[in-house]
Amino acid sequence: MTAEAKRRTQEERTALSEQLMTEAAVSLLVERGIASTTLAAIGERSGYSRGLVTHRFGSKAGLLAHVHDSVAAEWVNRVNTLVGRATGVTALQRVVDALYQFIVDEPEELRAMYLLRYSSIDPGAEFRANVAKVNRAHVRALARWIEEGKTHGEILPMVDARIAAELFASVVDGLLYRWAVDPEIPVSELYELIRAHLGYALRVPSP
Amino acid sequence: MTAEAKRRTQEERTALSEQLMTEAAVSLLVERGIASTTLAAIGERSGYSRGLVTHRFGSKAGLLAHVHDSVAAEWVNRVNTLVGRATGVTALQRVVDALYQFIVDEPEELRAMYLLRYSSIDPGAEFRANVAKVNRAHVRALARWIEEGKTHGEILPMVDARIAAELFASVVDGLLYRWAVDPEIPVSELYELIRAHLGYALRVPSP
DNA sequence: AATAACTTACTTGTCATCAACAAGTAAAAA
DNA sequence: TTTTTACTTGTTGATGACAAGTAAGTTATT
Repeated sequence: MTAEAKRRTQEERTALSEQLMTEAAVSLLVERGIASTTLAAIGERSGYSRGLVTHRFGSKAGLLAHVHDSVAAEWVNRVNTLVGRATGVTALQRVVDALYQFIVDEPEELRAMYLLRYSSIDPGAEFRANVAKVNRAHVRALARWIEEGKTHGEILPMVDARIAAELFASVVDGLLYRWAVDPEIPVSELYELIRAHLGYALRVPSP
Repeated sequence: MTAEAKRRTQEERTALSEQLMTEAAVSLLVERGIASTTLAAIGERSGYSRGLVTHRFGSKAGLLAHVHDSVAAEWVNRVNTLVGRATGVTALQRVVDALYQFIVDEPEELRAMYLLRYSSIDPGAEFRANVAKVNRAHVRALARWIEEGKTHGEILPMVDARIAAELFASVVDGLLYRWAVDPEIPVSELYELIRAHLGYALRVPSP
């Protein structure tokens, strides 16, 4: 730290530097990608030395895991807030809405998270476990909402909640992959289509 | 090359070494991932020196692009063979079948290709253009099959071929992502579900 | 047909970059 | 004052890139 070195407690200092480094990492990841983002650049962009990132997070993988988990936590928050106490098809549609809103509000963070999510299929990615954990939690939540829809009689009884949840998660992940490769794809139309299909595919036909 | 240096033309030599290096790259990518796969390891596993890969492909990115394009070409072949002259829902279902067969027949190649496909969203990935090109070609082919289904009266007229094709491609990519992260997911059930949904979602209801 | 001249396939030497880690300094807490 | 913590600086090994070299294959000349 240079210049205006305000008087801070150690706790405040670590929290601040951690946040600044995470933000710097997100912007660098989006600008340059994972391989070209150096620890030195992150440290320096956030106003510290080239060595602090390693010191704090242990390794590049440690930092990437932290970045992933931070954004994933925000994503979970957004979903939970928007879904609230809804269940069944409504809950799933709200998930779609939350995602769309996330794309609009924080494209950088979302892009950084998906950069990490997708690169986590690399056997050498040490933060693989973090991603897999988040994925499992998502599917569990989705399956629960579907089960609730079944008990309320809204969703067809023959629907296998686990399989349907897995497919829904796949659609979302696939769509975000294609958005990440080509941001010009008609995202809003695709989300509309998914919302509509959720109704047709899962709901008990009204008499 | 050592030992049994058979008498070969230069053309044969380059073709052979290129193939051996590509195969070595696929196996190393699947074993260790992109970052941990060194050019030296590829050269040596294929029986050459540490320097040949760079010499032949120019750079690591050049090699990765070549590997991607090789597997992508095989994928396109498989799809075209299986789809044949089919159109509409049948064609799309055959695509699903081709993919499932690819997973069963050549999981390593498919995994390597998807490793590269997904890591291509990284802004630093120089083979991004290769992946984007293949993606666009896929969507074009899918949209064409859907359009043909519409003209034959099999597929609902209100279906937007471009959007539906994009969504179908997303589903496939998303599913493969989840398979890559967790090979234990119920792939065959999911493919069945997709096959079935293609019928419900696109086809004109029979009278 | 033989050999010389050239071109191409492949190898080895070297450098710059970067992640990792060790050792140091300064600021805060005890 | 002593100890702990936040952060910086020095150094090393690994690796991608490239330059320079060697040997094998091809073409031209006689």
